Amino acid sequence: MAELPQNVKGMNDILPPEVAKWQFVEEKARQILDAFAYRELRTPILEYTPLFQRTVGETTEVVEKQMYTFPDRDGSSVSMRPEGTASAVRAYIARSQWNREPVTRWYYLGPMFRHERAQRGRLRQFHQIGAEVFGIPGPSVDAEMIAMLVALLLDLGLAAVDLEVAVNSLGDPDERATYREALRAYFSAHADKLDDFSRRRLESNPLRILDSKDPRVQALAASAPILLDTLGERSRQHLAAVRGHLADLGVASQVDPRLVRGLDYYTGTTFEIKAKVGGLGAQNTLAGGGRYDRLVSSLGGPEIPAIGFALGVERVLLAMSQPAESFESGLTLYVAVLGEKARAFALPLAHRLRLGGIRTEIEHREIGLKAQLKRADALRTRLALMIGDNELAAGKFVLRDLVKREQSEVRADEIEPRIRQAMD
RNA sequence: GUGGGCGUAGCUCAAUGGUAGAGCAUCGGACUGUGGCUCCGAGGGCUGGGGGUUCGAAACCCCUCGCCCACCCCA
Repeated sequence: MAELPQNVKGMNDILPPEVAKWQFVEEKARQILDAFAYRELRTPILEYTPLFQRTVGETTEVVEKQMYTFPDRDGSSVSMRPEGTASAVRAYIARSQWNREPVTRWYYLGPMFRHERAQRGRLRQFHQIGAEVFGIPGPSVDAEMIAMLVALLLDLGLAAVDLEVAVNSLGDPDERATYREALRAYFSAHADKLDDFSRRRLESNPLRILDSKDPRVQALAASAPILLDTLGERSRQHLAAVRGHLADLGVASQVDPRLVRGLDYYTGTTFEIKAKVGGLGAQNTLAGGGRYDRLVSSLGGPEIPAIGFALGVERVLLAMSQPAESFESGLTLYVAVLGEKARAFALPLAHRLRLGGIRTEIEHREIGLKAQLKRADALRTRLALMIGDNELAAGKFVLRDLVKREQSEVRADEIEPRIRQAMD
């Protein structure tokens, strides 16, 4: 066993029954994103490391300890993308996209990589469906995006009562800086009650102390200064407007003042959608996102506001109660073959049917008819066409409906129309 | 990075120191060319790997590899 090849830890194969469920999710996502006027963007999985350092943030957990970073053959440092927004913004700037259209809506879908300890709902290669909107500053697009996410999750079969929509505002960079100092002052005064983790965060990222699960720190955080209180009128109105629009769209939201996203580029609105269903384990955040109004300019582009989200595909899959098998459809036709002469006749016949779009399996092995029909059952096939010496001699073939348990004899030229008839 | 749990047939799991088993799945037969049910049968295991204790280890001890769960982090 030990010498068998193994897959890299936290990176899994996804096999056929499960893949059908993936395809269902991807298809629904594409449908709804398409309906909301998004277009697909595809970017490389590898980027130069500084891109992530400058966007996600030098001091964030993701960049500090979780990236797959290695030297390229020319010595430059490259990293496997830990998230999708950085690449989208890079592409946006590289193409001067703002000169092509005033508003850009992009979505992407694919694998992301973070070197974390794997657990339920958290893998080292995981998959996100994400979207970005560039060029709209107003709160209505924030609400639109959140409502779209909720619609997608409902479309996938999740129940509204199981979803929690949390929103918050991080304010503009100035407000955030002011708040950061207020927090630092507050927690510094109570430094003796902080755990080691939080104490280190004092300097680098005091906002993250609010997220601590340490009971003493939580108690402390409960009476810490609240970001919303230090926000200016503009930010507060923006958040209120987002919630108002959400209500208009039929989405109930809660303000979570401690919703501090772990990526540095966020400004203003942040949001998170959690699912309260079994099967998810401790990682119950299905999607998260927010505004990053300063990111485009900080990477050398013009001042373009933007907002985005990412949805964790694996987590959505876990939250969906339907088994993977239920997303797989059976075959239409199984061609049972008895003998080499029959096979020589059946092969081109099956070929034609397949090219005509009829999902067909043909038996290539020398096995009995009984075994072939069992195989047809296992493949959840609708019809079986039986071809043996008798049929060849008579020029008539047995077409059996495996669901109705009825069969009839058909001439060669009747086969395809009869199959199409049965498919309706 | 820290802590805990678990590795026995393809899958889910029994066997607590004394001959490695069951269910499901697979294959075959009953039914020599007609499926899902039933009955009968078969194949399949260096019990993750290595070392130790013992007359004897799947079990006890050590090491190692792997998986899982949680902390943390986040999708």
